[in-house]
Amino acid sequence: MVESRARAATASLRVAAVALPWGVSPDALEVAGRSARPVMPRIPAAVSTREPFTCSSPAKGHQPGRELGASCRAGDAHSCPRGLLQLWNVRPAWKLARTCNVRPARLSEPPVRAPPRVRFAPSPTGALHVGSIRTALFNWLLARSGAGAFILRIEDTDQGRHVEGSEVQILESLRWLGLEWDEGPEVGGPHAPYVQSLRVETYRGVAEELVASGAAYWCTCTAERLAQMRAAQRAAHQPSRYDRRCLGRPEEVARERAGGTPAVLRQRIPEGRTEWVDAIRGPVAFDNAELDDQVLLKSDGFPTYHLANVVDDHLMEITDVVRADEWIPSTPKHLALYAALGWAPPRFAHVPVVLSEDRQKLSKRRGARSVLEYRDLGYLPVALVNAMALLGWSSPDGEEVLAPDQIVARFSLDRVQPSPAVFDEQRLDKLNGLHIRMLPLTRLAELLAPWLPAASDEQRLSLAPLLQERITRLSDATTLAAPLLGEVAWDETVEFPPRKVDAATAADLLDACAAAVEAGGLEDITALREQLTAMLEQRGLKARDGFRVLYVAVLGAPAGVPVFDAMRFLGAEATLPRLRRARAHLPS
RNA sequence: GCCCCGUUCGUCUAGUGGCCCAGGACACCGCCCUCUCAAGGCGGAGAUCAGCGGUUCGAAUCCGCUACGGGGUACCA
Repeated sequence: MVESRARAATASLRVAAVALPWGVSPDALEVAGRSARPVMPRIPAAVSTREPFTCSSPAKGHQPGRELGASCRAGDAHSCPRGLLQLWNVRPAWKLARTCNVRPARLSEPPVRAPPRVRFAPSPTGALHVGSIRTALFNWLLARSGAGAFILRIEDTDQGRHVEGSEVQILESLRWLGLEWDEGPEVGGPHAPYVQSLRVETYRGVAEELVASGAAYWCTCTAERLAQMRAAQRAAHQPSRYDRRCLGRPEEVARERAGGTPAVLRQRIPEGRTEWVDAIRGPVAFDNAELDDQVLLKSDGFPTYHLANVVDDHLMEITDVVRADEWIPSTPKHLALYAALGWAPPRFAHVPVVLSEDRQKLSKRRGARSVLEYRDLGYLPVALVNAMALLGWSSPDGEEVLAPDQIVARFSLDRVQPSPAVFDEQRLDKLNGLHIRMLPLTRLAELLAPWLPAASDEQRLSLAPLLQERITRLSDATTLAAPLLGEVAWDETVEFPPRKVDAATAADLLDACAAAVEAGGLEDITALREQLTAMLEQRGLKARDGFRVLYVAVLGAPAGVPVFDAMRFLGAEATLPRLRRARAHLPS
C-alpha cells in the first residue's frame, strides 16, 4: 500500500518532468564547480519558471501534483490538503519541475487536540523493570505534556499467571518514580473499577453483542485439533490461523455447548486490509488474510487481553494507546473489534522494547533489575526517569540532563525512536551524580538518612556539602563518610608516606598540623591550609603531594572528602590522635 | 513456515535530498583547573550511516532487494 502510493507519486513526477520541457540552462549546472564538493545554498534566492511549481513530497504522504504558482521563494507558505507547508530548498531552474520540495508540518500533531487520555495497563505477573516501566513513563509524559489524564489499569485476566504481591509493587514503583496516576487503583475514578477481573460482566455483555452482530462465533475445537491444524498449515507454508470449522456448523456447536462441551468465543476477522498510522512508525499495514480468528472469551469465561483491552480503552475514553511494540501484530485485530462495535479507535503508538547489555530483550529472568532495586541501590527517581526518557526519546534542543518537568515540557511522541535500545547503566550513574549535585543540601541530608544511620540530623547536614560533589549514588555516602563517623583502622597496605614525600617532611607536616590544630587552627581551615601549603612549598613540595600525608592520616586513604573539612568535622579531639598515630608510623 | 517491526561511533542518540568525508552524550585516553577524589574546561581516539542495486547533478535521508536482529503466530499479557 505504502509502496504503491510512492510508486504512483514517482510516476506522476516523471510525467511532470516531461510535461515541462523548458530549456535547461547549462549555467545552472555550474553551481560551485565540480572540483570541490558542490556547495548549494541551503535556501537559495527566489527562482521562477515559466511553468507552475509542483509540490512533491510523496514519501511523507504529501499530495503530489499540486501547483504552487509560477514563482516561489523558500519560506513561502503553501497550503495543501495536508495542512500549511513551508517551501524550503528551492531548486535551480533547470530542475524545478520535480524538486521544489516542501517540508510538511508535523503530521502527528494536529493544531487542535483534545487533552489525551492514556493508560498504563500492566499485568500483575511480577515486579516492574526498566523495560516495562519506560512504557508507563512515555504514557505519563504524553498525558502531562498535553494536560491530559494518566490512567492505571490492572490487566489480570489470566488468573494462572497472577503473582502475589506484584500489584503492590507496581503501585509502589510508579509512586516512587513520581508517575502519579489520575485514575486507577486506590485513587478511583469515573470508570472504576480499574481492575479487569472485576469487570468480567462488562466484557461478557460486549461479547454477546458481537455474537448477535455476527462478528464473533463460538468454537468447540479441542486443543489437539488446533495443534494439528497449525502443524499442517506450517508444513504447507501457510500462515497459521483458525480454519473456521465451527463457523460453518453453528447448530452443532450450540448443541455441544448446551451439552457442556467447553467453548471459546472467536472473533470473526473480516476480509480486506487493515492499516493505521502509528505515531512512532508511520503507516503500518496488514492483510487480514494473515490474521487469526482471535479468541475473545476463554472457556473459563474470562476475556482475553484482546477483548478486555479494547472494551476498557473505549469505556475509559482512551485517546492514545501507547504500548510496547510486541503489540503491533495484534493491533489489526483490535482495530477490527473497534470497527465491529462501531467505536472510534484510539491513536496507536508502539514504543520499542528495551534490551539488556547482551542485546536481548530485558527480562526478569535475565537479571533485569526491578525499579525498586534501583531505589535500594541509591539512585534518585528523577535520575532514573531522566535515563529512561533518553532511552528512545531525545530532547529537541539536545539537552540531556533534565528534571521530570523539563522532560514533560519537551516531550512529544514524534521524537521517539522506533528501534530497540540497550539500557546503559553507566549513563544512569552519570545522570544520578549530576542530579545529586542539583539537590538542595537540606534535601540531600534527608535522602542520606538511610545511608548514614549512625549520623545525627545535624551531622548529616554538615556532611552533605562534602559528599554532594563526589558521590554517584546515595549509597556511596556510606563508605565516603565512614572515616568521619567512626574509627579508622590503620591500613598497612596504604603507601605511607605517600609517593613524592620523604619521611622527614611527612613527620614535620604532621607535627606542624597537630600543633596548629591544638592551638585552635580548625577555627579557620583556610588559614591552616595556607600555612601548611607555605611550609611544604618551602621544601620544594607541591601541596597536592604533601597533603596526601594528611589524607592517609585522617581518612585512612589518599583520597576522600576534602581533608581540612574532614578535620573540622571531626574536631580537634578526634583529629589529633589520628595525626599522632600517623606520626608514630614514621621514623622520628 | 507465515506475517510484522527494526538496523547511524562500544552504548544512547542528532539527522526528514545539498548545512554531514556525519554532530552531541556516556564510557575510554590525554591535558588544564584543583588540598585528594569528584565535578568542570579543553583536546584525542572511536561510524566505509548493515550490504548491494536504483532514483538524482547530489542520498545517512527516497525506492527495491538481501543480510542480520527483534517480535508475533496461545483458551499469556
